[in-house]
Amino acid sequence: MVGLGFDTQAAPEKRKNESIADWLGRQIVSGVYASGDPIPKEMDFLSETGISRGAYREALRRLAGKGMLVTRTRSGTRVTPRENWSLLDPDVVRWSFESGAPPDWYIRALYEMRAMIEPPAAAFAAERRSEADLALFREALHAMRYCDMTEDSWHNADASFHRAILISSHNPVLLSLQSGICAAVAYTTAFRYRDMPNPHTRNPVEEHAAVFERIAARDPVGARRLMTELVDTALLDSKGTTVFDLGLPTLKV
Amino acid sequence: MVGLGFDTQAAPEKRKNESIADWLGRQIVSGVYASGDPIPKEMDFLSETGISRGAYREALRRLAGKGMLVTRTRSGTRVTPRENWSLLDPDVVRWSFESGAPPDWYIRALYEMRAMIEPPAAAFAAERRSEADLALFREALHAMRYCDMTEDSWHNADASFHRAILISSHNPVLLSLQSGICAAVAYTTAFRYRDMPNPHTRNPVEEHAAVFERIAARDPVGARRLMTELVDTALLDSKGTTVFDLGLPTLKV
DNA sequence: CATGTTTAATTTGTCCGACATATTCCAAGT
DNA sequence: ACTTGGAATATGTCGGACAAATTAAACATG
Repeated sequence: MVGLGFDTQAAPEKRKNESIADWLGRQIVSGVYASGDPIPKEMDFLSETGISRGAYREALRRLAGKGMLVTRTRSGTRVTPRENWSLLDPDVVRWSFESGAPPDWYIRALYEMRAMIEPPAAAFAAERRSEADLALFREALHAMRYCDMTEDSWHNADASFHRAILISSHNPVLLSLQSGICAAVAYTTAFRYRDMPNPHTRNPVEEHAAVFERIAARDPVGARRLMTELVDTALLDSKGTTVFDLGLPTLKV
Repeated sequence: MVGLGFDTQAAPEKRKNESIADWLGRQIVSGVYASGDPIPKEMDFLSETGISRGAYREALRRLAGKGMLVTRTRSGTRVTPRENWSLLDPDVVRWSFESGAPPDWYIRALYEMRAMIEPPAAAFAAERRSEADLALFREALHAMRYCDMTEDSWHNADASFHRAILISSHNPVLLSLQSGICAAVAYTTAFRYRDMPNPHTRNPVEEHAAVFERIAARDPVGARRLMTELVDTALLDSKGTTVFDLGLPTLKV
């Protein structure tokens, strides 16, 4: 037997069922277990790792809750096709980006989602934002202005700005996608600047500030237009680091 | 003790841990356990229902996988704020609509999501659809044309049409939102026509066919425009059955 | 009285062993 | 070829025990 590769000592602070779910989730998103494949049988996992059936089963339930696994008595537990997962689940996004370079199709799809969602979200934000919402923007913009793009704090501020857009839209479904989308924003930009620092890309804080200014002015049309430009710029910036063929779809309106 | 209200005989086909997760998920989305509330302790559930701790714990892990619960040793298991759930999760959508009338804010938010997502998805579909994709549309349109709107089959066909849009967009993230969005489409329209049949609403199959025609013609701009009209019409139709104040946000481009 | 420390109580976390249940596989039997 | 009936195998459920973590209470100390 080749061994499953689960390091039982990796995260001593977490509960075991959580660590196992984390490990197995990574294995699945990174393709070690493909769609339709059976994952380790409970007794096999027990004998390989010495961890009890119960802890392993609880881990499997966590992934079943995300729609990634189906279990059938006697035939075992299998990975479901990817369209059953929720690819914007914060854990799935994290697993995808923390297990090495995510595939291009995934980064591209995330950008397309941002291009679909963020401009109308900015329009809603312009109509519904409260004064408290505006404070979120100001704080994020301040941090973006006075941090360097090579620092983590800049990327956190960038994520906070985009989170502020979704929060200010006051759409609860959009809010529930917030953690996933912001994780996607954070990882895509961090991935871009960390692995391929391009001295020519400048701090886009002024473009962000322009969106904020239209939201503060309660101008949905302007906010939508500037947000569209912002996402398009991010897409263009990423051109050098990934093999997108960007000729295809434009979401310009 | 008032009793938890879990009927241990309700679904003999399903495994117990699944039935419990289903029941508790319903309780949570319907507000019996509000955000931050503790759910029944493991030993309490055991003494109330006679079901073992293990089965109950596995059910809790399913909901934890959806981000709806957090557990801490000694302080118990609590419901997380709604922005941590994924409100487009197929189970969450189902629970929301099967437990009586969902709140207006939820239906409204789902319509807004459709208005954001479906027009650009139709544009992508126009650029990327395959011949096999077109067959999905034709089948759905045929059923919509020859079924009555009072039948379930019509609503299934309607959902299939919208599913075809998302499939044809060939964006994997969008595809992963498919089950949730289509469930939302199905339930919002079914909810509308079943609970408030309006003799004046006619079969919108021709509007659907017009979108299909633009997708088949590889015309992203036209597909987007007609899809926008389609979603706006659905929103308008629902005006009478819910208390939306539709004056607010428009997503017209 | 305020405050930090030790002790106890409570709830979830893990483990084990046993048996139940569902499904698949296979071997007879017709 | 088809059915039927068991054997094998994997997951599902159960009960009980103990571990670990966190909170709450009791206590000591300044």
